[in-house]
Amino acid sequence: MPLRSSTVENYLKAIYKAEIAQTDGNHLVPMGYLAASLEVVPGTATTMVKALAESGLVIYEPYSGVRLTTAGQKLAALVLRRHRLMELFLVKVLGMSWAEVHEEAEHLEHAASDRLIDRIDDMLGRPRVDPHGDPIPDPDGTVSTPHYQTLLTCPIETTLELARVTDQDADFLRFLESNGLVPGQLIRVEARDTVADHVLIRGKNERQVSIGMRAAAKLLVSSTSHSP
Amino acid sequence: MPLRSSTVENYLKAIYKAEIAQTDGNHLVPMGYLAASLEVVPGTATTMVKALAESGLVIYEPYSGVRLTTAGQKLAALVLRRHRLMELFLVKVLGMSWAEVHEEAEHLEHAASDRLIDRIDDMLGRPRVDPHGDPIPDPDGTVSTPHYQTLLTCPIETTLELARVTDQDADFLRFLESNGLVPGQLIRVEARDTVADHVLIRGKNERQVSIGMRAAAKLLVSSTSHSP
DNA sequence: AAAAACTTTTTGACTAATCAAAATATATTT
DNA sequence: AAATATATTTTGATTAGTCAAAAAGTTTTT
Repeated sequence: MPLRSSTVENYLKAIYKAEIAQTDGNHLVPMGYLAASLEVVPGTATTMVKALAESGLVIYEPYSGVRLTTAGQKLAALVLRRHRLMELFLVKVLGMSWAEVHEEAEHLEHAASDRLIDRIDDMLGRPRVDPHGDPIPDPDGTVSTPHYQTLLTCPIETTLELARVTDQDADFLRFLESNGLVPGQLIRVEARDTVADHVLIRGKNERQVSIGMRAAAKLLVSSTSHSP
Repeated sequence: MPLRSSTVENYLKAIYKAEIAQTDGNHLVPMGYLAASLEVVPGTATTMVKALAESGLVIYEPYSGVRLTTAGQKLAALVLRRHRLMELFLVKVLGMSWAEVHEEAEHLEHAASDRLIDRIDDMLGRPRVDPHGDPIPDPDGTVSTPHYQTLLTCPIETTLELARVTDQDADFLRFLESNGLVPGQLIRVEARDTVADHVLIRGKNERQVSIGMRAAAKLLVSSTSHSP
């Protein structure tokens, strides 16, 4: 019932992310998926989602799933805005590591006022992406999400810019960082072998890095011509 | 029962502050006082304090009041540390106003990790006081609270340094700021009249400010010789 | 199309934190 | 020392959020 609690914000955020992660056309998030991503039992998610539906933040279809209303989308985007601006701020201004800011922002996103967030936005020069390349929503909830290719789908032997990393796991991020695989870097896929579950990357520092396909799917690239 | 919730932190903080504000020797905080400062009904405070006593954070004497144990004191001091470093950070680094940071820090103090707080501490050069002149506890919970005089008890016609303001009300702080009455400034009490409830202050910018005794009691001063 | 497997919902119970109001203590008057 | 006033504690109820496990619905397999 309380329209702005950490819990409500986390549910909206989880539904928002799930909707985007949805590959298929049907954009209803199943309860089981939502419950798993919030680490609660399915029954809890059902109860909560019904309350969110009462408040007009989501549309709930029993036995099918849930999706955000326009109001819910806006709220979710604003939570992501707070989260991502906070992450970038922690990295840029406080010099914290790429890998550790997600956890910190996970808490701060619920405590920071809009006034503080706007000031941070100002100080950072109205950035469009956070340290992981995730887009930062506008104050009105608008987000522009360019559709990048992953290292699984991009052309081979072509120099591309690493644009975004869609996994916040600290150990994974530290691994990437230690291999120069951070957003903005130019990279090239030299080989890809589905059977061997293997992608070979050449960074612009000429270092070779070999990763699995699961990991490769989390690295998004854009053609370098976009930002000369 | 949860040893680190916002609620527990706020109770400990309130008891801590009440103990310090205590003028008389008996340092037991009455339930009514605690309940009022936390804006809950007395029964709620009683229930909560009994739970805190179970956890060993306070000593509860029925019908008399409550006081912190050593463990409770340390936790309370660490909350104040987070609060005050955050306030100073918001003012110094984000350029927020003296008047608005208290409310913001009231939320952030529960969300910021020790790692973040230490980094802020570092960045600010291990400051000893916050923007209101309140002392910042050490990471181990130690606080050195110099005992200042107030504008009610300080010598008249003597130039002194405004050291601390013990009221966080935004309007009050804005009033002080607009009259140059911020910590660090040199001021002089030119007249004090108990009957008229009136204190006349001369700031170093030669501006005269007249305030009531209630307000004067919130302004703490130190002799200028201490910081030449 | 029945059986089995899986997912979702419901039900009942629990914890943290709170309030309203009755009951009880303590303090202050008279 | 009673009577009155004030402060504190207790009791019963409420809200937010959660879990465990039973019940019901949906899908998949056979």
